[in-house]
Amino acid sequence: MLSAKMEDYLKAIYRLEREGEPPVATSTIAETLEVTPPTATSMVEKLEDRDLVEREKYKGVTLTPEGETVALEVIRHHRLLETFLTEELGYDWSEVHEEAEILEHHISEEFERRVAAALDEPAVDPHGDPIPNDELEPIDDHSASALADHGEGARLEVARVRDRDSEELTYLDDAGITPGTKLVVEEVAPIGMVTVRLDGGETVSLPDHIADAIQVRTPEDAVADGVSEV
Amino acid sequence: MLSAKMEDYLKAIYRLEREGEPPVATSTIAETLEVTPPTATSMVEKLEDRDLVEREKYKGVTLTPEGETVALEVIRHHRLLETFLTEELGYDWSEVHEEAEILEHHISEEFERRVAAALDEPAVDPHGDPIPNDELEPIDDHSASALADHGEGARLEVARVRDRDSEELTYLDDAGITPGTKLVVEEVAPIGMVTVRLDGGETVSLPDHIADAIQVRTPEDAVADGVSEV
DNA sequence: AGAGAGAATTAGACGAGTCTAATGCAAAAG
DNA sequence: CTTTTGCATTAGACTCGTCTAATTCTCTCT
Ligand SMILES: [Mn+2]
Ligand SMILES: [Mn+2]
Ligand SMILES: [Mn+2]
Ligand SMILES: [Mn+2]
Repeated sequence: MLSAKMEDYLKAIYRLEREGEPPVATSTIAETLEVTPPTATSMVEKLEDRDLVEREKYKGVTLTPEGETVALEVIRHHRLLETFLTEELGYDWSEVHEEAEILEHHISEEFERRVAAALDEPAVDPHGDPIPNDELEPIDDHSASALADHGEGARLEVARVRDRDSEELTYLDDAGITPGTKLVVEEVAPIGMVTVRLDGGETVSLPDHIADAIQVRTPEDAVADGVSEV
Repeated sequence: MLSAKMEDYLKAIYRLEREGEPPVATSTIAETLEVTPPTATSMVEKLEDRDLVEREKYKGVTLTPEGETVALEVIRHHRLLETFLTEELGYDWSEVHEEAEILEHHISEEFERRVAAALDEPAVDPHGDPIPNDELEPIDDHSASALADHGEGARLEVARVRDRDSEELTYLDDAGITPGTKLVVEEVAPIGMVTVRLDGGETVSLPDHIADAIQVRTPEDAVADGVSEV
């Protein structure tokens, strides 16, 4: 059996592998999980003993297929829970993350199945992130780009908004920026800010670190990917 | 912050206080939680340090008011979860206990409130056990008696069926014995078995240890207590 | 009152997960 | 090709929850 902690490490490594170039450095894991580097070292050693990661000393780690499956399992739990809390219990979009971060480690497979059924086997969570399927097949995280990477005039649709500070999420939600929102880049200011115009005509200005967290795709991509049911 | 383990100890002490005469002996706690006596000793010492139990060395422990409040809090979580899993996720009556036993320690107060609201602030769980209210006021556990304590001819209503082995629960459920079932004691056999006749006319025979787990009340009591909405 | 039985506690250990302080390695800079 | 610098790892410690073995207490029985 894996502990909740081990699951969190695996999930973090999964995410970090996709954000940068594998292998994932110990210090990066430590930072993500808010522990000291020696703590991360001793944890990745345990993970290695269980063949959940491959490790090159002084370099970093990569998930093995088994490790990736565990990560996908936890991510499936997390995203199903976020969806459930939002859709069935009326949680605000910004409140669900913390709750899911804990419960993901404690629900049974039975609970997972029943929640998935109750939600009609959803493909994406309320942030717009894809939910791994029952078989835990690899998911495509990459059919979207950061809002920050587009120039003035770009016509885009919000694919998802990354998990972060809940005040930020609430702010964006209130401003009308949620998965599915269509917008046009109005101005890319040289001071590290981008202004977008929403469908309804309102404009919203966002500092770069926020624009980085907003994943978008062009309407054509959306059609090609068949993810329009968001 | 209290650990899941501490919560389980407090819940166990709460239950044992009502089953026998306080103070609750260390060995009883150890048995209930399936740990060795020294483990229970060291845990109750910690609980004492935090003023959650009062302890007389070599005698046993009693919950302090704070300890009782924690126990009621955990019991509220447990019973709300059992109700929720049964009513909203379609769990079978016999499957919910294990899941609730874990989740009770990990849901937030927000989750508790929202589940209670979704269920319309239920007063009893699917076993027929009372759910402590939001204020965690003491609950009356004792307005029912064991089926085993009644003689032939007694006309009774099942108040609740105690948490136990899930095969037993399934068996009783299939036999038609659930909270609210009306029955008459048909025969009390000298070999440690009691036979009851249900409303529909079917008879069911039960060994004493099962008849002990079934709490009943006379129809008059039911009216007096106003608990008929089970 | 004294002895013995039975229960509770103390002693000492261990794994998990974490920390701080000390040390070691490797890649970049000279 | 050597030095520096910055991670990574090792060493050693601590808490939590648990165990086994040894000891001590309490209560009942003679
Ligand atoms: Mn988590
Ligand atoms: Mn699962
Ligand atoms: Mn529990
Ligand atoms: Mn609560």
